[in-house]
Amino acid sequence: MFEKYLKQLKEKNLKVTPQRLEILKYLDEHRTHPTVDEIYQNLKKNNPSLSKTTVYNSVETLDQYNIIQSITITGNEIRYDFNREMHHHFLCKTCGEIIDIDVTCPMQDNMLNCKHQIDEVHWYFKGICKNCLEKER
Amino acid sequence: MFEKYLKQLKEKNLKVTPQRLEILKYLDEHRTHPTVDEIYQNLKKNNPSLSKTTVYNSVETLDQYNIIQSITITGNEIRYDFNREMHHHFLCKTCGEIIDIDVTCPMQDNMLNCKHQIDEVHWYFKGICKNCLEKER
DNA sequence: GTTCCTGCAAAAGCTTTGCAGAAGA
DNA sequence: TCTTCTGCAAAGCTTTTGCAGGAAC
Repeated sequence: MFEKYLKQLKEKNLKVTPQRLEILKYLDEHRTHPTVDEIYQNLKKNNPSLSKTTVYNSVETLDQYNIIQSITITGNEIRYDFNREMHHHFLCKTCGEIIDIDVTCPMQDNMLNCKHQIDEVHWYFKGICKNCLEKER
Repeated sequence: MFEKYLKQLKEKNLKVTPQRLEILKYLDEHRTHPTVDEIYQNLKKNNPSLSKTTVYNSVETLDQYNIIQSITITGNEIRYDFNREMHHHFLCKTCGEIIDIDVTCPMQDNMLNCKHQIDEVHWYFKGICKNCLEKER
């Protein structure tokens, strides 16, 4: 049940704790880009002693080690996403939902030659999602 | 002196106020992606009665009308940029600086066909900037 | 004159910090 | 045993809200 997450933690030499396993499982099973508070409120149900600080600490570490990724598209909160294949995010300015977008682009020479060491690439798209567009009509 | 900004406001049918003109001028002359507080602290010097709420209100409006753009790369604060020409941003995780990156990519068919109305495209790159890379050596 | 904007004060919300005790390896 | 992690309480910051007065047109 937790083997997959356990393996990811061990690969990065991170200590395996029940809290980290639960957070990873939650993010893996809820691809809704939850905030720290959403993760916390849900995991607290089965583990009342869980602290929000632990959720903050854990997602920060998991993000640093590229097991999950942080999404800052909205600006006033950080959302998290279980990391997987290259995909990007679309924010609907009408309903606020964050939708996954699958789109790739070959890395350009002028970017590779910019001399900075690029570790992460995030693409954010903003606009109106197809559901909200339909409702407008 | 302010003609350029005055024109931008009038084009969008926004009221022309001294505060908005000063904010636009500040962002135009300081391409360092400042936060609301940085804008506020600097403009307050010549206009002590300026309110931070006004800066918040103004940048929100200017962003809505696409006169400036908001940058949410860091997650725990919103930064603003006068430049709306296609360019993107690189966050150095070592020194925290946000650097402009010029890189283009042809829009892909699968993105154009995704049925959502895409109004904005933001690319965020994260890593270590060339200055910090040199210091590491 | 009407509409929109500014500024103040207060509140709300997300995140960080410091530290003692607990748990993992 | 040593190191790292968790959880609590408090504080720190950024942002939002409500509203009265004022400025723009």
